[in-house]
Amino acid sequence: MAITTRPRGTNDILPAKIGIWHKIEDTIRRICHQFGYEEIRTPIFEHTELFERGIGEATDIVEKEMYTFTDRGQRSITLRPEGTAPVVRAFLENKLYGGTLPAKVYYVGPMFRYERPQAGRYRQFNQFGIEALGGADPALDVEMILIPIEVYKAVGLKDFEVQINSIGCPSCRTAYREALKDSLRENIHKFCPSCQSRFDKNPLRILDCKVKECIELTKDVPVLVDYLCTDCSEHFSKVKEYLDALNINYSLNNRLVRGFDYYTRTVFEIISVGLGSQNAVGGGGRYDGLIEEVGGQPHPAVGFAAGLERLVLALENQNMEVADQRTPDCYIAQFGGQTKTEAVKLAYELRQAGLWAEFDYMEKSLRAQMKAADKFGAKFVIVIGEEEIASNQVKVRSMVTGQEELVSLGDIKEYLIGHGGEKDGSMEANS
RNA sequence: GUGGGUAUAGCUCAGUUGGUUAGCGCGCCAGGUUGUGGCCCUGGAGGUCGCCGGUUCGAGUCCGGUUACUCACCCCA
Repeated sequence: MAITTRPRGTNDILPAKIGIWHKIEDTIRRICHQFGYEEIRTPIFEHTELFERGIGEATDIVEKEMYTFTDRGQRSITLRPEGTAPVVRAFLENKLYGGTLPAKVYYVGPMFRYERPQAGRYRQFNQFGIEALGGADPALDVEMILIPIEVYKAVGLKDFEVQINSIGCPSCRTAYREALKDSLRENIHKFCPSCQSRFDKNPLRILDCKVKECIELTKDVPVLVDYLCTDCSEHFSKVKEYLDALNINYSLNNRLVRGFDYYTRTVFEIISVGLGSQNAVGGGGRYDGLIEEVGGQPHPAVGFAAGLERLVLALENQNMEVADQRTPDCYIAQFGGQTKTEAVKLAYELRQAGLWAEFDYMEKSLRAQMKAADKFGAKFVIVIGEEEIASNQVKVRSMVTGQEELVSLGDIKEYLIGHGGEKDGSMEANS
């Protein structure tokens, strides 16, 4: 394997493309804070058993998609495939249940799943997630939908839609599962092969099948919502009531089921049209049983996660370019004798003042330095030659107007700031 | 894990029925201007034609394999 080739399913995010990531990350932090969610950072890897227990032994993730290895202490370690189980672990380990509940947290970071890459799916990908642990209020379910909507709107995502469903609690879901199987049993041989294997393993997923014939065959099948117990039904009604009161557009999708075992009651997905086959930019739901499953006292909780690569893809499909608009405040051109030393000194001085100053590292001719300054989009070029050093006056050329002025070396900082230089002052603050 | 498509310079691509020194455009570097950018002109650098094997006098071109990328399935963000 060529060492200059990155591992399959991974990506380099190059400087030319980093702008959109910064915009997304900044937006996430701002909006989460407005909703009172604070950042939590958990390890990139955890004990394998956390995911086996949390996500479910029979799920695809645990069966075939985890990056698992044995460390030098013979422990089985897994690169996190999702963010909820680690947050639940941190909630228990750090006894956050002893603080104010619900604990409202968000995270941004890489996840790992061993899958065949395709559009919008990678082996290392970034997720933004939010979790509210220790709260059963339907208003929390609604916040899980509100926050991503606000984030998507703020970064400029168009054409996305929210779908919601309730899959009930273990007791009402069990009743439904049996009713569903009863209605399918007679015709199960007509379904696609994967649906036939789902029949025993996870019959609810049959509702989610994309094969035309299967969709047709499940047209008149019982609907999960009709089987919800009183508590689950009331909870779902409240969620819808709040969404309606907030004028949030959503559609009820009674075929929406999600892949992890831990979901209960509310589940939802946010779909971006025009994303290709992997069109869910985000999804989540309530997981009232997970905290107990992982070994804590029972606490209801609800969460959401969004794939950032998919969000970037969707924004790119809208032809949104987020380039870094900043350009250097000046380019210092120099030639001959001691002028390079003067350029190095002046650049440092201007940079300490919070300005962006560039100069040549490649021993270019003056002409080539001018070309470089132009390519950078520098606002001014400062020309330092032997004459300028002798007279202590340098030429400052506006790259917009082409006008040149003589400015004494000591006044350049003020000149640039007075002519639109962007002081960010970060280095000044230290002195 | 299964199936389709693709692979030629930093980038986008062309390359005829197999034919001798593999090209265009953009980008990069230099010069035209020994102290001045954009436009223009001239020149230059840069290729194991993904990799391995086969057919052939001869393969970027045909065949087989392989790897990577890509799209889709399963599943998920």
